[in-house]
Amino acid sequence: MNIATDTRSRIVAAAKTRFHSRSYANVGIQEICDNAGVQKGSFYHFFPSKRDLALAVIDEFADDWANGFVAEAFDPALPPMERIDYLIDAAYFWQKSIKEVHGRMLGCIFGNLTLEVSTQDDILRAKLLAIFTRAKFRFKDALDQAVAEGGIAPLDSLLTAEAMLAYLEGVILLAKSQNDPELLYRLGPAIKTLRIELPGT
Amino acid sequence: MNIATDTRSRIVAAAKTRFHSRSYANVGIQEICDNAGVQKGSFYHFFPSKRDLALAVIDEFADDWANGFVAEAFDPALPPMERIDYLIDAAYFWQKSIKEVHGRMLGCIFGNLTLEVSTQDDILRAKLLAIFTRAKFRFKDALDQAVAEGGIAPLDSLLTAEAMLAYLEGVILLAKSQNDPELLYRLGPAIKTLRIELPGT
DNA sequence: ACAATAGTTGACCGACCGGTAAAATGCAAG
DNA sequence: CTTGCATTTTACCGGTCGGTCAACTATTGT
Repeated sequence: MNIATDTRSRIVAAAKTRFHSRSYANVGIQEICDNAGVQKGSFYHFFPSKRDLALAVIDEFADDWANGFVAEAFDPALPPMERIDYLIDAAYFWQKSIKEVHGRMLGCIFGNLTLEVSTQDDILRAKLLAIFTRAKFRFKDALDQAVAEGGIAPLDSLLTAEAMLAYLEGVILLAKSQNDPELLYRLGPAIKTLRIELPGT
Repeated sequence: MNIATDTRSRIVAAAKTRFHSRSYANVGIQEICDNAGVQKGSFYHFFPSKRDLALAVIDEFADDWANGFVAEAFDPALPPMERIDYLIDAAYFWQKSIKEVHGRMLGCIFGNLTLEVSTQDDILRAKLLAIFTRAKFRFKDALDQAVAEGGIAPLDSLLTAEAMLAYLEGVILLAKSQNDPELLYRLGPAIKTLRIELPGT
């Protein structure tokens, strides 16, 4: 691996944990550089601005999810509605392990950033929206397949998928306000009770 | 009204709109003072720290809600499940009017602050948690009454109330990521489909 | 009338903010 | 061995951050 690439990835790695555990505005570039063992001038060799770092951080988190929990949860081999259960479980165990290590429930980085920056930076907002849109279609695919297999009654799968994603984000938000991942365990399974009917019905 | 009280309330008023439309960390005390027509030294006569200003802002927003939309929505004269519809409607129209005036969906100040500060400031987190807890019990009361009247089947009203609150916050979060209050209109009504059964059943 | 108190002013603090510029390196191709 | 580019280092920029302080002015109770 290239040395340059390594420096860049150390910067992103340091930024990931800090943006996740605190916030975007509260973490300075100097602090990130110190932790990554990198000089500030070097930082600006790889990133034109702090926002570009945030974009890279979002990308890496999205990749982590897509190749980790989400890939396992939305495994086509699983019965479709079980995938949703699996995802809730994954979110629960992830937040729980973070709290065990870090002492705090950090919540969802995408949700955190959305509420912090989306009124101030349309580029970051667009990036986060794209992440949510992709997640929404994961839910939709599962719902469509469940309907096709007769596991659940027909419904507006796209809107219901969006509702489920919203519910997940909301539960994580509330859990963060309580600093208690157990709320995910208690409230999570109810995600499957959400239903939005088809327009015609 | 006292002059001093007026200065204080001008500070809080300026802070309210700014914290809501941007974020806590991104709004400086100097800016708030400039907008309120107050000297910084005067600010620190009324507030020991920025955090104490945030506490006052949260209190005022909570009062606004409690005496405005929420009071109307959770009117005991209304059929219980209609109160929940009413609250969703109120949230929708509120966000919509903010966007019309401000050009942006600002979302829920409590949710915004929760995700931004709750890992960094336990006092603010506790304050926000208290707001959410109060809101939760509004939902619970409506659900309990609906069950008592036979409008809905028995359920775990406290957990379902929490799920509903989470859903509302999640929908607002997603709507903010899209800068589009209409999402509240499309997803909001599904809040009544959420159900968490009683432990025994 | 006077003292005490509440409120206001404006200058100031060290620390940090995101970002820049230029010189110094490491390194690889010709 | 040299040229050229990528990377790194170091010092620096103006501006802002939250917060402090002492002096000053109103207001209020006695």
